[in-house]
Amino acid sequence: MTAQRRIVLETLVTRRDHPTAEQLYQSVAERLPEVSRATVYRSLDTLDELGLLRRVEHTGSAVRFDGNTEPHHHFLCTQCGAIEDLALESVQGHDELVFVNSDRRVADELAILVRGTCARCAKAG
Amino acid sequence: MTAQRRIVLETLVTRRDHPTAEQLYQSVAERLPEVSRATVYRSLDTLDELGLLRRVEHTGSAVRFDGNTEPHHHFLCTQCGAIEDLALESVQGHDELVFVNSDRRVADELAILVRGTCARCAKAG
DNA sequence: ATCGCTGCAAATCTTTTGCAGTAAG
DNA sequence: CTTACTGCAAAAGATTTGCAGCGAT
Repeated sequence: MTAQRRIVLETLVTRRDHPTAEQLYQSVAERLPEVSRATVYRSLDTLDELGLLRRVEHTGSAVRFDGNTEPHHHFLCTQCGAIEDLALESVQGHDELVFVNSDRRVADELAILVRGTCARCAKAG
Repeated sequence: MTAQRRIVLETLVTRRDHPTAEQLYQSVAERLPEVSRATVYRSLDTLDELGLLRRVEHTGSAVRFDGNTEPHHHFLCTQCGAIEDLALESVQGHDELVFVNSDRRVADELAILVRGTCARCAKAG
């Protein structure tokens, strides 16, 4: 765990907006001016393999990162692209979901993504 | 609905492997040798707006497209990246999910993504 | 001396855009 | 004629990689 990796992780955990690698690079560069994008990308890979962060499932140009390692779901605002964490209780019945497999597939995880309009956009629109 | 758009859509609907724009371009080019990538990308945008296809939520480099407009969920193989459609019944309890909103968010859709190992990879590994 | 990690720069991959030509109403 | 759509080429955006140097075993 080098200084670079530690600061990338600290920066990510502090933020709750699921930033892109580029946004993290900008934040990290404030504390570590010499850091390179390559290092941020490589750190994110390493931290992901260690299970210290998650890549958030979504469709868009840049991957979004999440420093919250507790089990939770996600809300994606289709207006502004914001991603918000959802506590498990926010999706009632999620713990009774059962994957019925007709094939030989092995299921490791059921992820729930709620798409809609975030509070800020709902107020604005 | 031009020939290009029709063939892009037909090609997508025929395939069940949730191809990328590049893969679709390759397939479309077999029937329409003059077609350009730009046209494929623009056709996919248009067809998406018309609700004739879906972009599949996932984390990866290239966006994956789905010509199945029936409601369904997805299975993502974390080994090989394959995406498979899941009939609604494959996820028992999905119809009893309730989004409990503590904020002013508006939820439009709950998507379920099952991550795991596909039959082919399970057999191989 | 070795090994892993870094910064830099270049390369690669994916997607978007400006532009001019063409087809259809 | 006007408008929408296309192909081409270039641009833009996101991510990865080759390489040389450095720091800690």
